[in-house]
Amino acid sequence: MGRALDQFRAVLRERSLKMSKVRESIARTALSYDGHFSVDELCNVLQENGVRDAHMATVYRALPLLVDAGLIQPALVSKSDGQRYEVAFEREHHDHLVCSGCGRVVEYQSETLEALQREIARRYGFELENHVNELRGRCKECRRAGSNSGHA
Amino acid sequence: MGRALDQFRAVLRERSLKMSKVRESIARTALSYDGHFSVDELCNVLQENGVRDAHMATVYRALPLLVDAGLIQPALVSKSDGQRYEVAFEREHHDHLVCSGCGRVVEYQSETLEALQREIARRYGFELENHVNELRGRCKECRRAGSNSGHA
DNA sequence: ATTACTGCAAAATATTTGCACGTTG
DNA sequence: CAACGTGCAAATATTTTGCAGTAAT
Repeated sequence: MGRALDQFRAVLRERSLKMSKVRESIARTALSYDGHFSVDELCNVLQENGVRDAHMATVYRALPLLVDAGLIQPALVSKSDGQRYEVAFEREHHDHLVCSGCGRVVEYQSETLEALQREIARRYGFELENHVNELRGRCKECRRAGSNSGHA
Repeated sequence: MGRALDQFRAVLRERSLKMSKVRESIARTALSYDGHFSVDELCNVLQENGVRDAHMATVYRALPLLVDAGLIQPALVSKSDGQRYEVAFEREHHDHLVCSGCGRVVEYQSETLEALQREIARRYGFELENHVNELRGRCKECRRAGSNSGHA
């Protein structure tokens, strides 16, 4: 956590921006998440803790900075509502497998997949910067249940 | 084009919905696209042709039907503005490679990648339904130009 | 005839921005 | 103290919805 905040501070300094109480709260709260979160959820948690914390607008302004500092990253594409984020700091890269029945999200890593993606990019003369890879399917339980709504 | 409309009609019949002039215009216009398009762009084209065509709300109502009929599919995740679509009817599946410099979009196909994704899903007990796979990088020209803005 | 479709305007949702005041370096 | 950050409200942008009249089967 300390190292993450240092990294955040470094990015801010680099751009002549300032580290404020509010920004630190936002960073800490974001980093405290285990799974992914929406802007709204993050705001609510901030409210619940010290009521005198971050407005939505402020959070929206801070999130790109946290992303640039590598503390968090955008996640979960197949959600109609707003963008979701997840902690990225000192975490291995991973992609998501989402159950279309119950919504369960499974993270997976595959070096083979990563390598293949780099190879495909290279084949087209691109230098890969990042990628979005989200698999959508039905998990075992939902298939067994057979319903359309999922087992949860 | 005829076959595509037939397929659309079939889906409509299946759900006791009707094929209207407007819906047909929307379908034809969508199918006429070579690359991808936004809802707004599609509406504008409809306007430019027979002015008496599809309102935005109507287009929004029609698009999911076109998707279900397999005529079009959602595309291009890394676009902050609205959802984009592309023709899917009688077209091989493909994914996108997007240049972060100039925005150029390259389509690619990789059976190896498809197979690997199915395999990963299977490993977690999921039956793969679909996936989002978008690679983001810098194309050769943009790297040569060295700028941040792209070569276009 | 019956049921669905369309345009319109208004609502809902998600995100951004201008501004006056407070905080940080 | 100069520059940046914050809350707030208002603006944007995108998509959805209710309704009253029109069109399709």
